[in-house]
Amino acid sequence: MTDEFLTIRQMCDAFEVTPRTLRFYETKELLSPRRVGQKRLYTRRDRARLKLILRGKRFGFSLEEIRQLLELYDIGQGPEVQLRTTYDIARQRLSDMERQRAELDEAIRELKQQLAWGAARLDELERGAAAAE
Amino acid sequence: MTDEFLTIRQMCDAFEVTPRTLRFYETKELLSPRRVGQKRLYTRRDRARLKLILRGKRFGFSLEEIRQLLELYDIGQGPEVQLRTTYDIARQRLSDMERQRAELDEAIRELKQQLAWGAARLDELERGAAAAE
DNA sequence: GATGACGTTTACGTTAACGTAACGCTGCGT
DNA sequence: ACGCAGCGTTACGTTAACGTAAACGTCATC
Repeated sequence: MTDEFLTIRQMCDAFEVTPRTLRFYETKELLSPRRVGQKRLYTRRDRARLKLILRGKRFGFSLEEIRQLLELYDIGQGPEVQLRTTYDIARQRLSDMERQRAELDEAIRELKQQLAWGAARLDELERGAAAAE
Repeated sequence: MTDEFLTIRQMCDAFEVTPRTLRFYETKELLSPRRVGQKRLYTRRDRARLKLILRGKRFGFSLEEIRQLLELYDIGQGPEVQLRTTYDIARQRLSDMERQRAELDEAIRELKQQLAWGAARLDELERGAAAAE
């Protein structure tokens, strides 16, 4: 159960990513699965990291930012200034996201107005057509 | 006042874009300024289009989508099925944006939780340090 | 022992929206 | 006449995150 090691395919199925993606992350030093012969074997640690990676992506972090954060998580075993740094980066990211959200909201509002206008015109056309019959 | 024609530089200053951008839009058939000799001259129509283009970008439309919409605006002088099409595309876009916003909200919530956790740990560290003195 | 299924590496391709560089023409102020 | 500013075209560079293809090794099976 929850096998100690997963093959690349099992990882892919579990996290809905492609093998290419996992190998790519490896070249970016985001993952470093054990090697048995040529095969990659992903440990519990790799799974935890991948989970963090994917969450980071949802947060809008770049892979490079994620790499730095993971590095901090590792090195910062002994909770030191690293945690503070990670924390600050994350707060920065949060404010970026909130700004993004505000812009998106604004765009949505504008677009809705446009749509209302369009709907009114379409409505007029329908009435016109109905009246013409 | 509001000169009939604008040079490329005036356009750039007015809309905060670079010359490269305007020429790029031209190759993408989003704009088609008059030519006097070699120089480009932008008319009121071009300005209106650029305004729509930039708004479209804020909405998250791709340039290609914007091109199609502009085409519809043009051809659809006589309000026909075109308006309906434009309307539908825009509604589709709106739903995309709302989905996007939902995801962003979710990510923000998660990140905030993480931050709360981080803040708690930092707090612990401070207390520990204070107690140790 | 041939056929697949799955794994590996290496390397080039992709997409969007421009940036940047190279090179040429042209008008204008001195 | 000189030099520079500003416009023009053409074409290659950029960034991110993989996709895709080539070319090969290795089991397991038919």
